Formats: sequence, structure tokens, C-alpha cells
Amino acid sequence: MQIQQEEILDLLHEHFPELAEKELQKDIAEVGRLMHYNAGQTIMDYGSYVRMVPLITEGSIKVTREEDEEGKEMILYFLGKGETCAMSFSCCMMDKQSAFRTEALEETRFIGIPVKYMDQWMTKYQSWKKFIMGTYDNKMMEIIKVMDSVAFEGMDERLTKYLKARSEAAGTNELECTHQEIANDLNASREAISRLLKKMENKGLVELHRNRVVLV
DNA sequence: ACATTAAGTGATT
DNA sequence: AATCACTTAATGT
Repeated sequence: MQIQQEEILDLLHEHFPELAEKELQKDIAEVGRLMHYNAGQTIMDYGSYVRMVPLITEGSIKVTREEDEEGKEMILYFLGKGETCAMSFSCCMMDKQSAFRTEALEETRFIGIPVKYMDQWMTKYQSWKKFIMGTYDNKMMEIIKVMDSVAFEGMDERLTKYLKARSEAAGTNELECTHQEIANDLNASREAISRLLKKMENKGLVELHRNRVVLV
């Protein structure tokens, strides 16, 4: 137990320097649980109850919202280390079933904070409140950007933004994913994505391999 | 070597 | 831009 608390403190210092209050750090170390997911694993699914808020320390996560009819999803945003899931707050604060699905894109680790502490920490710790509010603001803007690009932009721009956002979250230019997966995320056909990627490759913007796209 | 799955291509609507 | 029908290429067994 003691060892795990030390580890959490180290992770906090490394990835969440803005959570500077000593007391807060102590609390997190005390109640936080180290979680681990493999690539492709679903962390939270539609309809499940959120019991933890994640502080991501390694890897990246994709957050999608269910869309009408069969299988159509809409990407909301990606999350990487040093971030947390804004949607998980509203879900857990309202004690609502999740309307979102989160999936680990690669091997992912985070510190899980049980939801019951959210409330008290908001009033008790200034840095926690700032952190949560800042996250809200960020992700809200990102969602609006996604909506704009769906409404006003062509597939090519959307693809470019998708790749950029995803690589930013992952902290690497090498994305492990198939054209089919990208197509699903953008609600496009696999062929369309393949062709656009090919064009980008010819322009020297990306490198294509099986199950891998490298941004240049 | 063979089967499976990912990716590329052209034609059609 | 979607869908179809097919080819080509990479990868696992």
C-alpha cells in the first residue's frame, strides 16, 4: 500500500504538476487506484455507471458518443497523458448512466479516483477545481470544433484533424490503426479513407503501412 | 504453403 | 462520396 502511494505521488508530479496542493496530492495517493488497460479494451461502455474519474498517466483514450441506428458512432475527442475525462464528471455527479464509450487506443494507465471525492475536493482544493473547469472548457471547445468540421468541412480536412488530434493524444506520430477503424470513426467508407490517405502519402504528409499510419 | 485480413483500384450510381 | 467487385499485399499459423 505504502509503495503504491509513493508511486501515485510520483505520477502526479510527473503528469499533473498543476495539482500542486500537498493535501490534495496526499488525498489522491490515499484513495486513487492504479488502473491498467490494454490496446483496444473498452474502459466504459454505454449505459454503465461511472464510478471513477481517470487521471491518465500513460497511453491514450478515444471517447465516442452513440449515434442513431446501427453502429454509427461519433467521435468526441481523444485523451492523452496529463488529461482527464470531462464527460465522466457530469455522468458521475448526476449519477447517470454513461452516454459515452471510452476505449483504450494503446496500453493505457491511469489513476482512478472514486467519484465520491469529486464533490468535496471541488470546494476544498482550488487547484482541483481549476483543473476540472479547465478540462471542461477545453473539451467543450474541441467538441464544437468537431461539430463545425462535420458541418462545414470536407472529408480531407476532417481526416487531417483526426490524425492530428489522435497523434497528439498518443504523444507519437505513429498511429496503430487500420483504415477501416478511421473510416468508422469518421463515418466514412473505408475506400474513401484509403484514397485520401494515399493522396496525403503522395504529398509526403504521411507514411502508410499495414495497421500503421505515420505522420511526417 | 496456405488462409486471413488489410489495403488499393476501377467502375457504377 | 458510397457501394461493389475484385486485386494485391502483408501477416499469422
